[in-house]
Amino acid sequence: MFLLRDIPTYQTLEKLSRRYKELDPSAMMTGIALLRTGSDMLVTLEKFLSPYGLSQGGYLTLIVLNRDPDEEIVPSDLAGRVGVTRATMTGLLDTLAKDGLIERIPHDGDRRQLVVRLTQKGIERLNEVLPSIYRQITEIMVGLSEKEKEELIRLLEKVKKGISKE
Amino acid sequence: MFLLRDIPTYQTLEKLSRRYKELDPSAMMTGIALLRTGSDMLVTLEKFLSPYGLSQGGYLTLIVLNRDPDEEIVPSDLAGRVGVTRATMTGLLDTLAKDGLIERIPHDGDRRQLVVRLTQKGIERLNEVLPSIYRQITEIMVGLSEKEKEELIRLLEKVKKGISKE
DNA sequence: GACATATAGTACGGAGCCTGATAATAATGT
DNA sequence: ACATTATTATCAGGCTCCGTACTATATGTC
Repeated sequence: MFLLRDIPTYQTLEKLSRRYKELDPSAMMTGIALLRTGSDMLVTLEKFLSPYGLSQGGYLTLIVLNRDPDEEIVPSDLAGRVGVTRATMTGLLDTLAKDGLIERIPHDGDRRQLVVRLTQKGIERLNEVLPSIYRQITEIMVGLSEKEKEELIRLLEKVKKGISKE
Repeated sequence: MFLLRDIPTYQTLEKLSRRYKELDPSAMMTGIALLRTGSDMLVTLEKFLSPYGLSQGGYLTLIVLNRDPDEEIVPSDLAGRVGVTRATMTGLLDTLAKDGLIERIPHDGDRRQLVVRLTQKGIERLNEVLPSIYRQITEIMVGLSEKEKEELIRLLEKVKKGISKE
């Protein structure tokens, strides 16, 4: 969950905006639509992951490892790319290693570090899961023309600019 | 976190799409942009909530209660509107009650149910927090014209249609 | 070399949310 | 009237993630 299931109508927002001068109804409506759509999309995608019994973080970790199999990736690096803390990455790697999907091997040169590598089993797991995820995303976007997809990305970039400005 | 921090480039996606036929690069790119933007927005907004020490679910609960203060709202109702299970709502209400932001009063007519009400302190808390949230959302969307906001909502609706079709 | 400082991975405890089970109460069927 | 079924709130236990604190190792400075 990252937004109300029961979202307000434009009328409700307008009424509220009289009470809170800071509330811009059209900005609010847009923000809510964005969060709601993202949330719904995520929930749908997660349904395709859960049967295999790994968390979102676990899969994201595998996906990053899969991007360039020859690159030597260490846990802190992985944490940064996935977007979790190092402590969390330790836990994720514990789970993945327990399931035999990755392995930790010593780093030569820096004995504090480890190198994380996908196992054959990890690669196979990804090959089982990714196609259905990709198919699902394709399906979700099927109603939008190429032009509309571009336009959507452009508008989202504008929103993002407003966020990072902070 | 609900998406990689380190998102792939279009080139990477195109390369991947040769390995996975199910992957449509432009659909994927759009989906990633949507999730990434939503995630960033949420993280930013949460920064404004944390100083007061309540969770997202806690605030969403207060916000729903604030929508129509005269309506009698029971926990299971609240759970549905916020988008959590009833069990989770029990926990949220525990926390909120402990902080004195809401109160549970017996329901007359059905002794299984409770009526949840914002306390004065709960109302004050919302009045402290909401303006900065609203201001932040306004700020985020400031780069988009009214027309662009409408277009963004329209495109998000299209995406949503693709999701619910599932 | 000796020392301070920074960095890597990890252990531990806590928060938030979930699923599944439970007891109390209400609604329904016969 | 009474048994069955449904619904309410709650509890117990589990999972994922975070923040903090710790140990081992590396790096910089005198």
